[in-house]
Amino acid sequence: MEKDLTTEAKIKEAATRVFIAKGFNGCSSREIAKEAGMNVALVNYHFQSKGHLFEVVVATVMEEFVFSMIDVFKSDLPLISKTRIFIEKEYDFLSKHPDIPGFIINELGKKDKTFFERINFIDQIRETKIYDEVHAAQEKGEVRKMDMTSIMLLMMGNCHFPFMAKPMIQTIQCIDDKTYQNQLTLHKQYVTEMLVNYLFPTNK
Amino acid sequence: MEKDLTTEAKIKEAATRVFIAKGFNGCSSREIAKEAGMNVALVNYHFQSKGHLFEVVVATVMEEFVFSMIDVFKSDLPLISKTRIFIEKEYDFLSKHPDIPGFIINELGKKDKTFFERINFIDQIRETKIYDEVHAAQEKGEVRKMDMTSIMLLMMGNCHFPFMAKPMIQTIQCIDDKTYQNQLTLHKQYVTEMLVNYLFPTNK
DNA sequence: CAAAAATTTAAACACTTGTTTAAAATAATT
DNA sequence: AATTATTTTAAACAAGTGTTTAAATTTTTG
Repeated sequence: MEKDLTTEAKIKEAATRVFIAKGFNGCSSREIAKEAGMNVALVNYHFQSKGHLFEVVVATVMEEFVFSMIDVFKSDLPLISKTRIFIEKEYDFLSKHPDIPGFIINELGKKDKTFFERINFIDQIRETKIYDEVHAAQEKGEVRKMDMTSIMLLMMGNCHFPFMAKPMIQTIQCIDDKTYQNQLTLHKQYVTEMLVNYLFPTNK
Repeated sequence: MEKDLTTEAKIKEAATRVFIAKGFNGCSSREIAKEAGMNVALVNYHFQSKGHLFEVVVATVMEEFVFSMIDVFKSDLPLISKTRIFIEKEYDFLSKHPDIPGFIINELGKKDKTFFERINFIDQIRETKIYDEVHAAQEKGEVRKMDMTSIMLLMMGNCHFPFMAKPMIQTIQCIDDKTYQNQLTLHKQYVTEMLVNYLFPTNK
């Protein structure tokens, strides 16, 4: 699996796995070290503390998390296509990293705000000019007039929630992993249709 | 605030607050005892262990959580009204208990499945015959034909996510609590319209 | 190749964890 | 009022926590 990685990279990889699976408080430095196959002291030698290692991990995960979004925002496509591709890419990404949205929302809800602001993904999104583009389209009547917050909630909620709520829904519906995965493929289509219809009322 | 509660009730109340705010691993038995204003040993005297106390708390929270849902499902109203009232009641409940959905989804995602099954809210939902009602309406063409899992994901995702993602959205959008709360009131309207339009295509 | 720097190790540090014990205080019963 | 049962307390327990230390090892440098 992992080949010629540096010690630092190995620790970071292991920490990412463990932190995402168990949360900051749900694991110990020793568990991370063991997962990386090394001594406990190395964790604090390369990263100064468990807390700092966590910040490094979160920053990297967040970057990965917004990377595909940013990519779609920057593309030279009409908003309706961006919407479709955004959903498609989100479901792709989340199929590979289903625990990331829950991890981000949970762990960051408990940390202070300065921690959040140290990770500058806000500017990254704003730099894509997606806000201006949406606003312009709203003025032209192509996009339903609603606050950007609501648009984000609709898009992210319908993309992320199905992955976050997997254990709960699986229990309620008594379905296995395979069935749920298939259901998600269907759901992606529903979500796309629903959101496109609602956000672009003049379309079709 | 709390008046003439029994020791047991005081501990359970304090534990509920602390568990929801910090999670099972994010707090200690001593913190719960302190929050309840009592000795540590009392926690284990009245509840056998931290783990057992947690189970009791989760069971109670879950009950509260599904109570209003169940109530709507059982009511003698057309499905479209049930949908509207469901959303209304969910936003009401979540405004008062914004941390509960995140708590349930997070903490239960980490526990084993037997733990989940010990809380029998699944049967409670099934007993309302809501599944049969939806299925019948689908046969009559009143409700869009899609799996119950997707309907649940759409309903819950659009109700719960805005509360779960509050810290994240607030940071991205740079808005305070009051503004976010107002935004949620607006968002509820959008969600209602979007879901009703999508789930009941023949309507209007 | 020898000296210096960087890395890795095992052991210990002080502290917190969940839980238990046995004595003290309170309440209930006879 | 005396005895029993219940509740509460402070103290202790072993195990685990994040972190540090100082020695051993490896790598880099001159």
